[in-house]
Amino acid sequence: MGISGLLPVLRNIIEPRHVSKYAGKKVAVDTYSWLHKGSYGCALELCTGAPTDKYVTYCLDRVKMLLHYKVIPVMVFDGANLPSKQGTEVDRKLSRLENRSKGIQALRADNRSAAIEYFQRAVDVTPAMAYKLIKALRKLNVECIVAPYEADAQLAYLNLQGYVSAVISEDSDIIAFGAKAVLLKMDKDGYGEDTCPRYRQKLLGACSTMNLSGWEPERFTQMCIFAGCDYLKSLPGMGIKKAYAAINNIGGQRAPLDECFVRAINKLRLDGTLVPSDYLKDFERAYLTFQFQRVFDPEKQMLVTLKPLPEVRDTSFNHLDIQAPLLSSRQKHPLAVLEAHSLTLKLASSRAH
DNA sequence: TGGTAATCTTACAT
DNA sequence: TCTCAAGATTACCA
Repeated sequence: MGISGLLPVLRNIIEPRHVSKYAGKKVAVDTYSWLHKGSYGCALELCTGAPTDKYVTYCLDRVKMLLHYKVIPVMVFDGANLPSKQGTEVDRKLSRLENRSKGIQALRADNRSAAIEYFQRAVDVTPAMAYKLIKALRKLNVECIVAPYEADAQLAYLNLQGYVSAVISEDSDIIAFGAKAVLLKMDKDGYGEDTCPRYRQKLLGACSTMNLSGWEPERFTQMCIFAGCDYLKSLPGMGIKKAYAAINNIGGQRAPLDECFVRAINKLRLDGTLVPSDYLKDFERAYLTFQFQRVFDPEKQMLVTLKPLPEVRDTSFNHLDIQAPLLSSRQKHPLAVLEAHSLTLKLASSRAH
């Protein structure tokens, strides 16, 4: 889903770019999107259980294209699901099952083209498929990294640490996570859209309605959450523009739930926006997920957080005792919030290797 | 009219 | 043992 309305707003500052710009450098790939695209060409086989490796071939062709241009791919895979996202996945799973059974019916009625159409709506990328690709990639000596949780956070970390020069992705979430150089919508020939050229600075001149000059990255992330993201549905009537306006009126504080932020929420409520009672708590959890999600550091060979954790005594979090009862005094450390909603690290760790 | 919400089309590859 | 759709177009609302 990504961030609602973000890419159209950024369109003015996105430039066409060929991947050969990164020749001689490492580039991280959001592999799921490639697997997903590659699945469409073999939807019938995947849904009927017939053997196929077309999706592997699809991904390998793209990897070979990168290698042709001397770009060194680092293939990143999703790991465990974040429990906070499980709500929507149930609906999607039901929809896929429904389309699959319709496809089987069409197949029995000898309507092959209709069956394929249904199956294309039913295809699902499974960990088994990802593993099959990983084995093929290892034969080519291509580096693979399985994220503890979401690939987006992992990709952003690799980019922020300088482990890779850019990220190839289809998802605007990667920008909210803070990645510095992103090549969006790259086609099979290596052409894509680059958000690298100092998008925050250029945005101020490119778009008269949104001026992000002087914005801390944290505030940009907050705007993205406000506009509606995978972790938190936006308030009714709230889109990217109103999110910008709401955040822009807040002072330059870094903390998600400082007094200024709470005041902005209260103002929205006074203006007639329906703000659920636990919106602040949910907003904070979304913010912490963007900032401190667990990722794997390939150099240290250990799990770390995307951004360094603030000190427990950081005064910017002190107000949480009052504004967000979610945090008990024993759980004041931001990470405690995430851990409470996460699967066991044991699982994440075993998947990272 | 601007902005948001809902709906439709494409994706792959031959 | 089986992971995420996204962009463009149109419709609706204050």
